[in-house]
Amino acid sequence: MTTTAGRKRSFDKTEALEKAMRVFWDNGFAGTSISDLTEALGINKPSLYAAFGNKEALFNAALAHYTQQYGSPVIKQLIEPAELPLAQRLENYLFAVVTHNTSNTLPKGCFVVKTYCESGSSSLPDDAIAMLESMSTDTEKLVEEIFINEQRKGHLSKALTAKEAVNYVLSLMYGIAVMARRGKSCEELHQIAKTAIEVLIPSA
Amino acid sequence: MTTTAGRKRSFDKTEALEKAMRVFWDNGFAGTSISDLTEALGINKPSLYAAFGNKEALFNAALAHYTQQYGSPVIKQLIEPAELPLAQRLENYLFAVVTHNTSNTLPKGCFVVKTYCESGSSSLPDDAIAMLESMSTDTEKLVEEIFINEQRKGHLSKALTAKEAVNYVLSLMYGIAVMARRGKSCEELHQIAKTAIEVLIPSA
DNA sequence: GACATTTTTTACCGTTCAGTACAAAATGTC
DNA sequence: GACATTTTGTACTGAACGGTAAAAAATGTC
Repeated sequence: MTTTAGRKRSFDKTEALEKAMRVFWDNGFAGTSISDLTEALGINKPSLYAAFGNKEALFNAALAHYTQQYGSPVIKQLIEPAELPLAQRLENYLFAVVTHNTSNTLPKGCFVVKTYCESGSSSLPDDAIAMLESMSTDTEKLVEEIFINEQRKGHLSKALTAKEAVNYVLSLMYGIAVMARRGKSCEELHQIAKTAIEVLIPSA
Repeated sequence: MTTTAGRKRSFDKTEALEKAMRVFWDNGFAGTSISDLTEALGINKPSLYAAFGNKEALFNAALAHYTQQYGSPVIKQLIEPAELPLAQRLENYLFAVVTHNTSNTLPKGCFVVKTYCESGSSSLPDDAIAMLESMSTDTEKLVEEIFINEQRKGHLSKALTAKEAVNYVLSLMYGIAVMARRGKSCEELHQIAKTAIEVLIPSA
């Protein structure tokens, strides 16, 4: 690809996407206006539309950016390092969830949970909901496979099925996100995570 | 109070409030327009404004109606009947949460959780957030007292403090609400509740 | 430097927003 | 039935909404 002529974009597209993500995360899709976005991004409306399409497309891009930038590293804690026992990885994972949800440099809570709560709304684009759902089911399947494996090895309580364990962990994560949104402290949420893990691991 | 003159209101105010609550519950505060409301309520704008003030006031009223009509009966399961063991009341409570969150005649999930997730938004009225927070802390204190009492009697695990147990149950409830919003089945959520209780009760 | 190309700026479009003025209709009081 | 009172229906307000047309400014190619 050779360089083409034309005026250069005066802003960094990825930085702009990060800023847009935070605005949507704070205010939701319906609660965010184009003016809110152009103000936060420091650009004009035609620049925003040229770079991202429209409000729906920008929201979808922000959601994808979120999962890639913030969601994936958290999930990874459940998988790696593979040599760690499941109990330790579970703790790392839930602690990473807590840390992410109570960050001082990001909006409180979880953008995905926030968007799930906004779903059902007539205003939220269908694309976003579909993306959300496919990402979630992918994660669920991944975690379920891990749990099935660990259960075979006796590292996961057999009092429940792998799928039930997934649902339990998932709802814990969602609950922590809402608690964080309510302003609960990092320490309080850590304790919730610790309490939750005790159900799953036989030894502890 | 004597009867006064004047044309009679053509709609039932409580029924209208119930309908408004459902619209807000579905679409959120920012996602609901006055036209959405007048359409759902089958009344005109001046009638709506005369009866409820404005959009913010109607939202606050809807939230109060929700907690009184739907929230309180669920919480009550944790307190009554007092002769039931805590384990049983906890199960009744969490099952009531699940049933409420998956009702076929109401929007999925929990209106309070939905509103918490919308909080932080610039559009959501401060009054609503304050009401939400005072209601929540009241409930928390109530449940904490119950837990302290039960813990003394040995009916609650001493592996955690009463406050920690409250936070755990609360986040479970929130998590179930988000799962319900995602469309998870009543049965799946029941299983989550069962799993969660096992941490709290020593005998089980 | 002429030219094609892209972004920026300004100004604007039609629509929808929350909220209201005003008159007609309906009710109870006397 | 005259009158005060309340609700209703219609029509409207200014502001904000999402989105865009068009020209100016900036860049690379030749």
